[in-house]
Amino acid sequence: MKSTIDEDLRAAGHRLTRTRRAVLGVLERTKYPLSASELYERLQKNKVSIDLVTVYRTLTVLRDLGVVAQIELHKEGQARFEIRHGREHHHHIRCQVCGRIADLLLCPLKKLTAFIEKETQFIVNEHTLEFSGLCPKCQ
Amino acid sequence: MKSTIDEDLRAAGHRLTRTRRAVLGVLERTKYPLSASELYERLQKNKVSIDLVTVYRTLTVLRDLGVVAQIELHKEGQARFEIRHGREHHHHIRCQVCGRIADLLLCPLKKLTAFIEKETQFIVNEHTLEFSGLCPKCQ
DNA sequence: ACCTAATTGCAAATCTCTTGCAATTATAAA
DNA sequence: TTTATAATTGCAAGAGATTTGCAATTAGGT
Repeated sequence: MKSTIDEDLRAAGHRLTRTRRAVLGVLERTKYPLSASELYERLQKNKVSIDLVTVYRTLTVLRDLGVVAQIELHKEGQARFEIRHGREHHHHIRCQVCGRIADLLLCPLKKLTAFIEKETQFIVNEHTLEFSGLCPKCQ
Repeated sequence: MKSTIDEDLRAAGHRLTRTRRAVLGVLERTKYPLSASELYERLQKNKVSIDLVTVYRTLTVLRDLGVVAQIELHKEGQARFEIRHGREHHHHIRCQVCGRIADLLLCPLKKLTAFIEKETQFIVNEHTLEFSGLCPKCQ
């Protein structure tokens, strides 16, 4: 997986540096999408000293290459990122009380996208579909 | 419609002031969701002098009452608001080039929501479903 | 080893949104 | 209509997320 990411980076004139490896490592070890500052905190806990700005820049590069997905959950006011490489396209649900995020390994939108393109004459490139509610513990 | 909004506000111990009427007026006249700063600009053009902070506070009150809906489009980094009163629940698509926003008068998620509740044991309270792509002019 | 371009850190700026506080205003009871 | 009370507003300041400028460092190819 990292080998493919390396190739993707190189193909775009970028490098897979120690820093980027560390960022990717944290993302790979986490089972839910992380915000830049959460990622930064985890790097610090791992004794990896990387500036928050570098985290942002790294995430931008990886996102533009399609290596990570940028996710915006409802009313969060910050972006989250997760590894996309090798994972099925999916969505999320977040608990409005404790903030727990769970994956939803589904996407009902293939047919709908075609319909929308016909109706609106837009070309649909992306969609966000995120749910929020109460997790079992918080109900 | 404004009469109902008035009732909703009063029922919650709030008032439908001149200021709030002006905010609602702009939202009613606009056919797509506005950000706080866009709303503020439009008020200024209408010679209505309302502080941006008041716009934010007004939108918060109206949103919490369910009078307006808060919408977050992909990679925008800001919230948008539109009147909900009397409108069907719906979604949006935004052009990645020119930013034009169109309504999508549909929602395919009723059945899916029930499915998600069964699968995850969450109670689903909200969802965001937004599309982005290229509008006819920008393709 | 050398050159060039990519990467990083640090400081500072920007943008969106929130909070504190005092002044103003609406509403309802007296 | 006067008064008391709570809601509303503006202004200044703060907080959080993200971006930009710039100089120093580093990786990779030649």
